[in-house]
Amino acid sequence: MTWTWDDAKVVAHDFETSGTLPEYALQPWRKGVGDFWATSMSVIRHNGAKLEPHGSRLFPQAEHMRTFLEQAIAEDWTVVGWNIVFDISVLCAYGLADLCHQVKWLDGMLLWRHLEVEPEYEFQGAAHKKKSYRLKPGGVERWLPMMAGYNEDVDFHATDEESLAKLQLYNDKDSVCTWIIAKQIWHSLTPQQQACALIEAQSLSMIAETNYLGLPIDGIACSELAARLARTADEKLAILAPHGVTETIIRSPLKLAALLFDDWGLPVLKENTSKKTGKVSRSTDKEVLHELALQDGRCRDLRAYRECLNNRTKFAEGPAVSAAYCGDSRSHPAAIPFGTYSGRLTYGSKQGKAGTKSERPTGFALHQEKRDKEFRRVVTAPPGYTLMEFDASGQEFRWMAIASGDETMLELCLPGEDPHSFMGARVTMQEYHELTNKVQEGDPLAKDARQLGKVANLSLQYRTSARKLRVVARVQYDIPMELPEAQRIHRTYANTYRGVPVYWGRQIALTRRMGYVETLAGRRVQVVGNWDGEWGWSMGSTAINYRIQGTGADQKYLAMAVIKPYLTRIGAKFAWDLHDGVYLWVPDAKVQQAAVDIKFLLDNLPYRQAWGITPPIPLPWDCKAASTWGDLKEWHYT
DNA sequence: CTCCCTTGCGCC
DNA sequence: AAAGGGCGCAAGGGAG
Repeated sequence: MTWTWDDAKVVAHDFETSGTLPEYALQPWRKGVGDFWATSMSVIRHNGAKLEPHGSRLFPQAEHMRTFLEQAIAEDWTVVGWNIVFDISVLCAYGLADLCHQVKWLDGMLLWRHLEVEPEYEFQGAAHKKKSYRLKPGGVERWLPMMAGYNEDVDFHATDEESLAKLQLYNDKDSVCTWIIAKQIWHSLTPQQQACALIEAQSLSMIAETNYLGLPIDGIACSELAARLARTADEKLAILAPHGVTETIIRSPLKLAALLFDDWGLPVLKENTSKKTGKVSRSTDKEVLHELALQDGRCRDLRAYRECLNNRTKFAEGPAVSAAYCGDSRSHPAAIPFGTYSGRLTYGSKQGKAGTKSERPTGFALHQEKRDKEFRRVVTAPPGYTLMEFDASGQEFRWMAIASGDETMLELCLPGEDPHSFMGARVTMQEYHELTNKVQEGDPLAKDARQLGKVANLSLQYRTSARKLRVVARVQYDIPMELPEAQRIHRTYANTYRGVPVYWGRQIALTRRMGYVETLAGRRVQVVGNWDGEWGWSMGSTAINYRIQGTGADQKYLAMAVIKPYLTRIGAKFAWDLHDGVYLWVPDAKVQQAAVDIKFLLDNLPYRQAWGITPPIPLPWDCKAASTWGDLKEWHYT
């Protein structure tokens, strides 16, 4: 990276916004029908001596914004803001997305996260207070205490001249603070952290545009799904009602426990103890219901009934309700870059205070959407576009292979190998290549063996216990595993990938010494605290996990940055993210070519140039395409 | 009614 | 003693 902070070329930018209802101020997609607008725009430049407004104004129009963006591009400015994804989505609402993709952006809030993000530990009910990265109160008090307090007495929905003048002044002060704070933080970052922040910054305009555009929701698919789930729920209830089950009971863990353990007389298999109140409750979670179902078939129906009700609200009604609320038959889950401490994106689907009247259903739980076709079909591509997904094949397995240096893992990442069959063969004591052959022939027993290997590979990478493996196998995969077998698989894993437990120990020792963990790209998280205290285990897990998961996040930002110019050229758009997968809307006529070109770009990401390392194994991406999320099919390259 | 806590659970 | 990690959302329930 050759970018350096140049006072003359960094400008700060910020909007204040409003709407026909106060909450519409945060919903730029309502601009089209006149329910949202920018009340003031701030652009702050350094003139060599001091920071001053340059293009700040009340009620800015698209032409004013265009002038600003064109100058930013022509003069190679870097535009810095605080949570600037929002401000970019405002610009998108004014029809300026194409210019936004050409501007260099930077975000002070994200720089702060790079400087000192920390995990939030929770242990038996007690939790850290979540660190805030707000500009104020927060950043200003921390970095610019002499400026603190300017935010008193501001009316964001002002209409009279005096209040509007105040608002503009406030808007400019925000920008000034952002500029000064961002500069300080920038210079506190290591060169590697700076490089990561710059790569990530290149994705901000894509994230902003998709937040503005939203996801097209198929209302009919939603109602069909809701109806199907309602039917199944009714069927289950019909079976269970004679035994005293009602919807109120199934929705209440307390009431359900009374039914199961008092009325039906079933044994209590698991208890929850609140460390805050010390209260003990009898668990009714799906592990418990799975185990109880082995002695009382009604518990299988209970589990199915509860699942139906939950899924209907969350996945059938949720997308439809938000699309109706948003008014454009699109749902607007808000993508939040660096939303997790490990760097991955998170999504928010509500605005306003949760659980209160101010709560607004702007999106749905995109990251939790069930994998079944009939659920994922509710999300479609806009007319004229095809949905394409590119996902990093075996992402965490591959980064673990690289981070640990385990030779077996590394070999299994070479072309033609199948790690799950390999582990399945070890666990079932077969020969690896015999098993892969049988798997390819479709032999069901061989497939089961591979499945077992997959469970082991996916579950045991991060210090999962044999007990937990047993539960995962039984509840999630319906494999009737007992503890001795789980222990044997657990040992087999450690003997197969000997480098992995060594990596665990090495990471913990290194992190204890340094006080932080790094991804392979050099992005950091602070890990400080008492390693022998109640959070010690979690701190160790951060040391192990962050390097893998965080590197995956870096890889995704790098992927987005690399494909961005290509997407712009063919008129494709970033749609959403699922951690190891990037979802795109590609014009129908470009799909064929994009499948080839984008895969080539992704399979050849410039890791060395970007991060200074050369991965010792290939890091391939898989491609899928369809007109809805639920119908995605593997792309066949000829 | 709001606020806060707890339980349970979806995905990667 | 034992303990994968990372999230966000729905819902119940108690306090005030």
